[in-house]
Formats: sequence, structure tokens, C-alpha cells
Amino acid sequence: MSQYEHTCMIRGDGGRTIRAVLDRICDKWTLLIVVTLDQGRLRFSDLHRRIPGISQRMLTLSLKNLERDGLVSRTAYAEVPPRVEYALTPMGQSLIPPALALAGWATEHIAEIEASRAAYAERM
Amino acid sequence: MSQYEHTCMIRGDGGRTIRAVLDRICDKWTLLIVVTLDQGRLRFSDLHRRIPGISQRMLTLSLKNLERDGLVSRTAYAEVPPRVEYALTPMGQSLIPPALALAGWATEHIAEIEASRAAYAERM
DNA sequence: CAGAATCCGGCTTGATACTG
DNA sequence: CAGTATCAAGCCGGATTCTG
Repeated sequence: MSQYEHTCMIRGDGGRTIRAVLDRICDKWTLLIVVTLDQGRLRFSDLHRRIPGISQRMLTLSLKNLERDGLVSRTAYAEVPPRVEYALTPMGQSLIPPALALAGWATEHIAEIEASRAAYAERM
Repeated sequence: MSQYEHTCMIRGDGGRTIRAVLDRICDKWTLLIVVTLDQGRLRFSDLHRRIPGISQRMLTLSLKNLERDGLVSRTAYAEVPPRVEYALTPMGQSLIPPALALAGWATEHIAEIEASRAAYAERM
């Protein structure tokens, strides 16, 4: 069967648990924001700069969802101009190792995937 | 800085690599299909049964994309009624550990996330 | 059994403009 | 600076029907 015995536990509910979390962190930006915040406490504009391509709107929404889910903490300072800092909560930090595992796999296999894609397109 | 030194490598391109792979495996069903196929070689109808909630259409499309990307192999037998089996390629199998890491995190923290969500909704 | 084809509603996302 | 508000587009995904 599986080469990883605890798989059955994860599939025990027919994938509902993994689907529930996938629905939360597997949108377009969330996981990338979490990995970026592993660099430490960052301001809104810092995040915006470090994540190329994300819109203000999406950064706002994603951060709000992450805060609601308890993965990110938001700290607003009563200053002018306003300053808001975001940081990973302990639970958010616990997501870093699996997230990096996936990211590591990504960097290792992206070329092979692209090659497979190209070969597939060639055959058409 | 980061507690995981190789993070900088992953973020080196501004997250473009991780985004490229996220775009591929982080749709609604792909990762779940991969994890399910870790059980071994499965027929189309088997997959359909083992993944509750997925439509025929989405299973077909996801499998086609996985095959194109070189993560899944498809074997059709010339029989009536037709039989088609799907299995992970070596690259597909290499995705299992990171995928399970994420799935494991999911099962461990889903309750805490739900609690945080509930508390958040309460405050509103 | 294992799909392919079609239709279509809705959610996600992006662009833009505005504000405390 | 750190958002909010509004709008429109596009893609995702579900339901259904049909086929070799």
C-alpha cells in the first residue's frame, strides 16, 4: 500500500479535512504571504513590495483572512502616518516547515514539470 | 531572520517559482488526487469513489493536467468495458512527502483554525 | 466504464478611484 | 501609509447530457 503509514489517517474522512485547509491556504496568495512573513514582522507596504504582482486589494483580503484564522497577528500603531505590522502567530509559524517543504519541492521540480508540459504540447 | 536558512533561495525570485507550482497543484482537487493515488494504481471509477464530492468533469480535467505535467501516468487497456488505470510517476511520488506534511499540519490545526474563526465571528 | 461536450452561475481577482 | 469601495471580467467548477 502506501509507503507512508499515517496516510490512512489523513484520508480517513475522505479528504474532507485536507480539503478544508486547502480551501483556506491554497488560494492565489495566502501561502506566499505566510512564507514571506517568515522573514519576520513586516509592514503592509513591505509585504506589498516583497510579493510582486499582488494587488493592494488581494493583500488586504488575504491578510484579513489569515488574521481571522489565527495564522497572522496584526498590530496597528497610533501614529501619523499610520504604521501596521504583521507577524506570524505560533500557529502560523508551525505552517512554515510544511510550506517550505512544498516550496522546496517546487523549486526542485519546476523544470521537470515545464519539460513535461512542453513535450505534451509537442505531441498535440 | 528566518529560522530556516534556505528560505531565501525559495524567495529569491520574488516567489515566482512557488507561485508557478502553486498555480498547478493548488486548485481544488489536484493535491487530493495525488495523495489518493499514493494508495496505488487506481481506476477512474475508483478515484471517483474515493474522492467524495468531485465531479466527473473535474476528475477528468485534473487527471489530464497531472498527466501533462508528468505527475501521473495513464494506462488504457483495450477491453470492453474499457479500463483505465492511473498511477503516480516517480515525480508524482516525490510530491507525496511534502503533500503529507501539509495534510498532517491540516489535521493537527483544523480545530484551532475553526476556533479562531468562531472567535472572530463572535467579535463582529 | 471512462470519458467528451455543452451550458451557465458565481466566486475570485484585478483595475481604478477614493479616504482617514 | 494603509487601507476601503465599487465595478467588471474571467475563470473555475457543477449539473446535465451524450458517446465509443
